[in-house]
Amino acid sequence: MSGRISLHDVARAAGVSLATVDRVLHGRPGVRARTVEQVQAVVARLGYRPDPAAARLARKSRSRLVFVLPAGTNTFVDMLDKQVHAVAPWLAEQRAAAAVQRADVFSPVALARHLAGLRERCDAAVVMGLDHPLVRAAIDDLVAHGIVVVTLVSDVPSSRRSRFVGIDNVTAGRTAASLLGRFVGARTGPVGIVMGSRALRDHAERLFGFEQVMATEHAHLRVLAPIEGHDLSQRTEPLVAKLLQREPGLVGLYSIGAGNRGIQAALEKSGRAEHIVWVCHELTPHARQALLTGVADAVINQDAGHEVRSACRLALAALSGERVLPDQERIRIDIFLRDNLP
Amino acid sequence: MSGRISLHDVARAAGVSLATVDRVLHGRPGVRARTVEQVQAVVARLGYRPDPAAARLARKSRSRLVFVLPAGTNTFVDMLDKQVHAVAPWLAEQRAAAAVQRADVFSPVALARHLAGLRERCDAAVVMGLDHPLVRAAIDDLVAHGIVVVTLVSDVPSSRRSRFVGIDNVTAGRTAASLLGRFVGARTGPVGIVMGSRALRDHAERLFGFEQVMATEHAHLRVLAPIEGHDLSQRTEPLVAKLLQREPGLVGLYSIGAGNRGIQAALEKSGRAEHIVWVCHELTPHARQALLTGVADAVINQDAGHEVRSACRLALAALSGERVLPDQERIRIDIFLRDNLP
DNA sequence: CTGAAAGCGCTAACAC
DNA sequence: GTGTTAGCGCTTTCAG
Repeated sequence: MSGRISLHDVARAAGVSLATVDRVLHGRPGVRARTVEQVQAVVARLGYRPDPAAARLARKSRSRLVFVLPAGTNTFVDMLDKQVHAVAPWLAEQRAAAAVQRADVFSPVALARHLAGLRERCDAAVVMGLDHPLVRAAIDDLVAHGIVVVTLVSDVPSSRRSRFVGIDNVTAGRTAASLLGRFVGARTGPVGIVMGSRALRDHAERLFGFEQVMATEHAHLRVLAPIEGHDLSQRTEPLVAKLLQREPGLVGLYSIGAGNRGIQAALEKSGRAEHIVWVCHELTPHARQALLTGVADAVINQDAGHEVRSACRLALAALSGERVLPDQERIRIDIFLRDNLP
Repeated sequence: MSGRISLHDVARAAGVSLATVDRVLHGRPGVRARTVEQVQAVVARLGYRPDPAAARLARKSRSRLVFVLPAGTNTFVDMLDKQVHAVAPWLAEQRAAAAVQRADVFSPVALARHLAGLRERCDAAVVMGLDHPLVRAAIDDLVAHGIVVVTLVSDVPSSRRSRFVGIDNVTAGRTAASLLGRFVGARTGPVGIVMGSRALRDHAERLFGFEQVMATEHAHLRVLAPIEGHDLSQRTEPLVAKLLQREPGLVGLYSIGAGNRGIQAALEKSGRAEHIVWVCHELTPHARQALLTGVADAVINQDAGHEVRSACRLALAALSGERVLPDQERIRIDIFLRDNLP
């Protein structure tokens, strides 16, 4: 009986020892090319799948994961940071440990250098950063050194990273436009956009999706050129204040990135918060408050906890050749209104 | 070193053998009451946590899970059914197996009898059914016989079930009202409601949440008395057709349960689909189609895959005393508009 | 009532 | 290059 095929079965069928099969499976050196092929053939033929629990139990060393997150005072990033610490007990059970490092993500040079420093210091890196040739090269270099790289929140698609964990940002932008347009309703007027930077891939993608839907479905609303506030409240507040002054008929505002506290302040000080449909991202405590008071009309969210756990699972799976359930790892776009706050 | 405490450590500290500790941990008979207490004290003092991987590896027998789902032609239920089959490989790795049984969930007597038949035939039952004293008693009886019971989609809160897996249905109803109200915008007129049955707890809760928000936030819209269509398209279609005839000024429609194909047909045949904001539940292929063509304006969804996987994890965790991450098991309310369809 | 001992399927050190 | 072997932490017989 026993539908399951074990390492033992493979070893016997291939006429080699357990250790040799193990070496082949892990791509470790010290096996003749011919033997490698033979073993691989048997593995394929028998449909062997390693038992993750047994592997975990036998493994002595812990896998080291490093999360590289943006430095600075971004509430959402702090939430990610906290979630990394929160999974620690679970990771320990999986013979793994995670550390968080903060790096200047807005500078390609600094980020690339930071990544280079990770070589030999970890088994997997989870990186939230900008899509730039230097960064891409740094990621590819890590991968070439056998380090598993997972991108988080903002992808670097042309790199050799093994996975991306985050929402579909084009769709997120489309969703924002859809809600904003429908909430504005029959009124008409200009719509503003505030973003961190066009260099951030997630922001650029959201912008793209947003403009797409606005143009096709809410063409009567004039979309203004985006304002770039570098995700900092101190910078977004005066910019939005100026925008409000310049556009007295503003009916909607989409904030693509962070710096929402500044935007909220500007809206409130203008006394026009009620008449402007404001859609923003990430359900931070402030965004939640803004939703409750009616200043914000919808918040589009990605669940930091799910993202961190998913990144860990994917990194560990890549390290151990475990199976992943793609459905389970898809990060969904959450829409929050005042009435469905969790 | 070794921060982790093993069974071995507990056994030594308590001055007994591995087997005895194991018996105590699993509440198996054949241990003197005094010994039980001593061991439990040591377990508590040392903060011992069993290693789930090791347990899994050593276990010979498989845990049997049974899903009890409503009989009939409900697309969402079919999706749950499919998902149960989809987790089979994963369950096998966890030394478990799941079977699906369909029962007449609308009849308390039939459902209770069905549940009674599960005794001795499984280790855990995942039940989607109605909240009724008979059903509650049947669940409590299973629990008394050492079977883990998890409720799915619709809860039976006063029973001794170990967990509920599903969305917060009051919040779901509130969300529906919020979207419907905002989408209707400045227009005014009556709003209809179609539900399966008031006896279904999830439906009753959604209705409650919906009426709550409509009354407080969209008081200018008159909410009509709910129509009960027993979740069957054949029954909902004529009922909705009649409603449309009776209420020529209808501006919104909330369908709380299933039977959406009938509702869609009635809306389309009336030629007024464009002017009526329709919000429904569960992203089935038809609902998706309705969203794309604009007949439906929003779909509130619970992810069948997540629910099934969560139910499995919770049932297995309850069986083996494993830790659960509550955040990970919270089923979220998904909002789908045409522009964020996955 | 309690304990000793044989694995579960894999990894990793060490021997050949 | 390849094989042998000793565990990982738990469950489960089978003896006492």
